[in-house]
Amino acid sequence: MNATATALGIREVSELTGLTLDTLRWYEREGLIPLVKRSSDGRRRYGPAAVRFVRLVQALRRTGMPIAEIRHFVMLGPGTPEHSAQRLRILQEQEVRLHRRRAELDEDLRVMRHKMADFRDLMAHGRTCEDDDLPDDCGGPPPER
Amino acid sequence: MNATATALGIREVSELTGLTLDTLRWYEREGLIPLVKRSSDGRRRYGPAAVRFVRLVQALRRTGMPIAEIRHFVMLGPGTPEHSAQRLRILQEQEVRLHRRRAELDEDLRVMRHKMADFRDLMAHGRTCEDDDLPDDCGGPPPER
DNA sequence: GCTTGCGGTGGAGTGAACTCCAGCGCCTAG
DNA sequence: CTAGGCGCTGGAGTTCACTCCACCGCAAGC
Repeated sequence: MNATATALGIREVSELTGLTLDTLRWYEREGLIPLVKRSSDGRRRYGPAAVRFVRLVQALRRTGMPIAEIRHFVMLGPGTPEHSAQRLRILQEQEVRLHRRRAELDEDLRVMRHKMADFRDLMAHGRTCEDDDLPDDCGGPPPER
Repeated sequence: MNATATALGIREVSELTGLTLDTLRWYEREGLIPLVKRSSDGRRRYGPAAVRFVRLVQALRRTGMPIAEIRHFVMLGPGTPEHSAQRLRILQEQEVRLHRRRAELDEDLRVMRHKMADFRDLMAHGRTCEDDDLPDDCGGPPPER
């Protein structure tokens, strides 16, 4: 029942999330992380809710939401039901973006695997680079065009 | 059966990949895309191999490889078997990074879904879990109301 | 006491990746 | 012929998200 017992210092949150101390402080200044309390001597204390909030912000950032939008999301606050509905909508949109990003990632994986197969082939046999029928060369230092 | 038939202009490549005209030109200047030919009047022509190369570069970028590293990769060229081996190694490392990123994405999805559930709950009942009206702690026993 | 370490603040600085632009040429349509 | 459209170039400018810094205070250890 004790807040102090479960509250973390900024360093701990940093280690927990991988965000740097500077970034955590900067996010807070930018209004991305409310809920952070201060100890008597002015140091930040992150309770469970604050830590969860940091993680949410991190999730939004990593899925490509810009700072300004996150701020907007945060500013809506826990106020009215409409605000909650709007926040929910924003998260849903972000989830869509996340799925798109994952699809991209899968496509990128496909492309990279294809290229890797090319290299294996190239190393096994002396086959030309990668083209099926082109007079193109494949990469390499600019031979002075 | 000729390059002209299958070669694309910069605009087409732009539309195909989603990269802007400026970005394509800039990538080329930075040495990320060799293989691009020029038509008689100096315009860029992207043959199939060049287009594939653009896609590869895009895959590397999207999976977080910085420009400088991509350039290094490209500069290795199709030369010796060791170079091919090194290129292959780089791609393998990038594949690892891609998988890590995807794991992050999945974690982010989990976090966002959790938060969305909170909002739905908040809208259904008046129960708030994550916001600043709470003294702290919401991980423990649900506050009956 | 002093010093060491962690943390806080405001503001300046950085690096990466584009993005924009002025001025030019080529080609085609009218 | 002129006008419009696309593309080229080199270089400057912008954006974003941090990151660094100097300087301050508190608290503990020696």
